[in-house]
Amino acid sequence: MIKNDLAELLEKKANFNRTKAVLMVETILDAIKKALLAGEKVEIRGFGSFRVVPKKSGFGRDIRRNRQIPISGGWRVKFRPGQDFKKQLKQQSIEQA
Amino acid sequence: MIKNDLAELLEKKANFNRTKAVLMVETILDAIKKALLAGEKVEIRGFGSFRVVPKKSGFGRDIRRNRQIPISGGWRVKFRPGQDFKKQLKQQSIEQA
DNA sequence: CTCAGCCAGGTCATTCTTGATCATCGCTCA
DNA sequence: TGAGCGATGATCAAGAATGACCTGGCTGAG
Repeated sequence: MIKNDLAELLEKKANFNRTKAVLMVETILDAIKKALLAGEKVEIRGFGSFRVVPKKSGFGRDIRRNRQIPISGGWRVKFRPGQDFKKQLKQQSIEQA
Repeated sequence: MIKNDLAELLEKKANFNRTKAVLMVETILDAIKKALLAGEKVEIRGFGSFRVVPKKSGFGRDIRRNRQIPISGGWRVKFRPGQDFKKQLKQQSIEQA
């Protein structure tokens, strides 16, 4: 699924032009992005929650050079699916196991 | 940031009632959720991508009973921030380090 | 107000992380 | 719509970190 698919959904839900629908999608995603960049936690019941956690991880490795690479540090964005979401994911596993 | 915050954003972007704006947010998030449940990958350029990967994890542990608990397995939802997103996250780390 | 989500805590396996590169595909300009 | 552009994915390696299990209470979303 890509941005256009989401835009199509909005077209069906409301009377938007494709252009405007895309704008809506971008608005929401950008808003979420900005909130996360602000260090805020984004929590939507029934969907999931995004959390920004400090990256404590230490080392990576460059295979070709066979050298260790210090991880610059920064923030990590964790997405955690909601209860309902997780429940449905388990059903998926049953179907596709 | 919660659902209402996103709704406010949409109110400012278009001429929605709060109710309708909330519906838009839910529509998009639900669409993403459904796509993921369908096993689809959601990839939005400039934002990030969601991918559903099979969970191979094996054991958890109940501290109180001190017993091992077999993890049922299932699917895991991975969110990966886009390049731009990650770049900005690094700047955040500089500011808050 | 009500119910979902988070936290903590222990432990261990899975996973993520970095980096570089090619091929692919999302996205945008015409 | 079509073609081109630039971002994204997979990978290899190794080590460090997190997730998942449960429970119960508190906080916060709705």
